[in-house]
Amino acid sequence: MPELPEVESVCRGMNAARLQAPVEEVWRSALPLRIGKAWQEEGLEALTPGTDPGRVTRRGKYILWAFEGSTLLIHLGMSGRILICSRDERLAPHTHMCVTLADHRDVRFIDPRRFGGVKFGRSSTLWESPPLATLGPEPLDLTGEALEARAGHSKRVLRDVLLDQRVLAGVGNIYAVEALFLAELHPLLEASRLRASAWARLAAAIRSVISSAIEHGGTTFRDYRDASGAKGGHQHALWVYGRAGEPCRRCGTTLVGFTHQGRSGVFCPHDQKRPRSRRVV
DNA sequence: CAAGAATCCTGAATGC
DNA sequence: TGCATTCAGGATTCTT
Repeated sequence: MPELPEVESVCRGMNAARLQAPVEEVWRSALPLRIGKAWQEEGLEALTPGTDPGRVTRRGKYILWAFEGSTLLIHLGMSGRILICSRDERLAPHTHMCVTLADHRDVRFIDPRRFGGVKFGRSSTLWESPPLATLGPEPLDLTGEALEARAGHSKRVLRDVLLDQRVLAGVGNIYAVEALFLAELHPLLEASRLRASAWARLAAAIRSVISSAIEHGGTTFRDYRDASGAKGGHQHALWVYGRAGEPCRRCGTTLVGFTHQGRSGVFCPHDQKRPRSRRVV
């Protein structure tokens, strides 16, 4: 489940691989990818041989690979992965895109569940339309004020608000659940009940958990691997995610699992109480 | 407009 | 052991 720290690790790996040789060939499987079905301004065939690749950057969970005024946008979805290998390497099952460079290396997009997607378009217009245009702020420089401005009136529960990419870009279920634990806020608390101090605490917790996970190279729960095939290390640093029924690392209380909106979550009933008062400080 | 529900996938984990 | 069932979840589209 690649979220921001995993996507960041993939981007760093792609840049470290020094992908500088011009494009020789681009291939795309015929199978549909889920994300970006509506993105059809310019097909991948517009990425023509001879084009020079540029740097790889990131916005939220989207990978942006620059090519002379155009950008290849990649979303890893649930099970997506980038593989850099020799062009002679056999195509792994579920390979959906392959960019062959003149130095005989391939950059491949592999995605068994096909929840990810790729799109190629002019860099100038890419930012003006969804999904990039509607993304919320980046978590690393998030403030409590920004969070409150975007979600302070919402009747949704905190966990769901943090998953909304328009509120905040790049956070998924793992880091939403972890950040709420660090901020000592109940995941099923209604967002509109929080006061400014609680929003500030939550923003700080998000910055903290995201930067820590980046330092660990992301979290590998099941599928995730970086561009060199390595697992992340943050799964060993998780406080609550995936630990329902186990003791809280801070207080020893048995952690409680829940399902809301079809998404699982975990919290500590001692450290993340549901307050009785109307406003949560 | 906001919020919830349904949708799409396959591999891993679980159940019998 | 083997087969069938359940689960996991991001973004988009549809419905209320």
